[in-house]
Amino acid sequence: MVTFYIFSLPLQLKMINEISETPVFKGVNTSEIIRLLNTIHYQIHSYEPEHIIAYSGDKCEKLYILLAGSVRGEMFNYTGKNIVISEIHAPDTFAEAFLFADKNKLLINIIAKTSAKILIIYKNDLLKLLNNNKKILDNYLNITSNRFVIVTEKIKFLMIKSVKAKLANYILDLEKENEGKTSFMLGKTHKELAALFGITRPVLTRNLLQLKKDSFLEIKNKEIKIIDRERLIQLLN
Amino acid sequence: MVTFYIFSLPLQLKMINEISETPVFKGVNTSEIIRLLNTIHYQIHSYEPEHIIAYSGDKCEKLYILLAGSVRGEMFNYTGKNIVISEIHAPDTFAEAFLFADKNKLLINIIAKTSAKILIIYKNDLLKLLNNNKKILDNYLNITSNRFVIVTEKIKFLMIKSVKAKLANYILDLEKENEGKTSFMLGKTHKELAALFGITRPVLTRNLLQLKKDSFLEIKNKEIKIIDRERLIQLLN
DNA sequence: AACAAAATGTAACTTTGGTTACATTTTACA
DNA sequence: TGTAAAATGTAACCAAAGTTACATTTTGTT
Repeated sequence: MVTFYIFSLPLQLKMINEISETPVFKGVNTSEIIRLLNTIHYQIHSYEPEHIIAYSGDKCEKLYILLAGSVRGEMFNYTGKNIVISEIHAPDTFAEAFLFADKNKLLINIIAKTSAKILIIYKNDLLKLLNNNKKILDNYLNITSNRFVIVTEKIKFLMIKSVKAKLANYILDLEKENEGKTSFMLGKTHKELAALFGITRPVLTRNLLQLKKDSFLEIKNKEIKIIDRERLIQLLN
Repeated sequence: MVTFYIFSLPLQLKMINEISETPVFKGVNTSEIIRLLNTIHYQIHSYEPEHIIAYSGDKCEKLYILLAGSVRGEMFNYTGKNIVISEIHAPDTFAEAFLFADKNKLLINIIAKTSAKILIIYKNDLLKLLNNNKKILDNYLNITSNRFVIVTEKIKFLMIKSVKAKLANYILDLEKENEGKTSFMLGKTHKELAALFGITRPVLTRNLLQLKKDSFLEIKNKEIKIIDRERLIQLLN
């Protein structure tokens, strides 16, 4: 891990541009960003791929703003298998959701996927920013609300019990993403899909092929075509 | 539904006291609350038990602050069975998490459990409060973060697959709540537990009795005693 | 084009949960 | 305290997912 501590030093132009692209600072003009950053403490860290940036259980007291690269969050379930909860690419933030919670322990491990450059702002300094700039406050509320929506959608997905219903849900989502097209690519291998659903690969294959046999879908290699959307939707009931 | 629209009218003392107890306004002194409320628009609504306060799918553009009574949020899974996601008692807030999201559609139905009195503040007026009072901003960030923690814990729970592991998790949590005591009450009927776990009642009973038969627990009516904590914890692996 | 590696198809068997139905016990309260 | 309602215990059978193992097909690479 390479660490730069930069307190009130003149910032390189490139970095300022990166910062102004982040969801926290977007819409704030460059000179105002520089002025604000000079009123607070912050750090910029660089991480190598696969290095752990923060551990599940760590006290969560800093906002991480990903300036370059990407990270992933992993939550471990009780069977020891890890499920990727989220993948975050610059410019974006992470670990923001727990920052002001009473139980502010991180519940996931955060790991650098690629080389990653991260701007770190401590809770109290972030509070200063939120109090002093309306746009940053608006941005921050937007970020945390959006994160909440994602987590709630994950709950909705976890509440789908049968594998066929999960597949139906997944494929109908795929169709939405490819609207207009009559067929589209599955996008993931059976193995990846099984991991996403938290099931075993043969079970995934078995159920996918049953949907084909029962004329819900046509499948040709990775290409999927919905034949009977009505019945596919009924699977969700 | 009875609706009072109160704009800049003198507020009754009782109501001000209720408001100052809420997580949004706690720690702000009464005169400041009155001053702040005079700068924004708000409504106070009353609901009868079982009335639906907001529907899943509604656009979420108001903060609801529960001054009296209690409400519940219900998320419907695809099998049509509803699972109670949360129950909220005054003084507390709800529907705050989606307020500033891009996809700001409510994902749950919100229903009055008892008679409920609710202070409603529109998004833009809330923004004014957050910009103008540091304590309210701090409170609000704390509320949304805490909500996020609860939802993340729900995900952890949903990721537990087998009924025995869910029971183990539940009972170990119970033990933590009753620390020191060698035995404690189950607290819920099998029916309620089954609903909480999203399974059928006979399956809950079957698994609970298997834990007893296999000497994990002793059960006498609703009283539970852990005999083999080690193996109970292993069930989570 | 040949080959190895990865992905996919498949089957047999086990385990777990769902369903239904009914007996027994406990609880609430008239 | 007696009674009905609710809760709990239980069994038989069904459906779905897990496990393991192996065959076949596709893909990526030289």
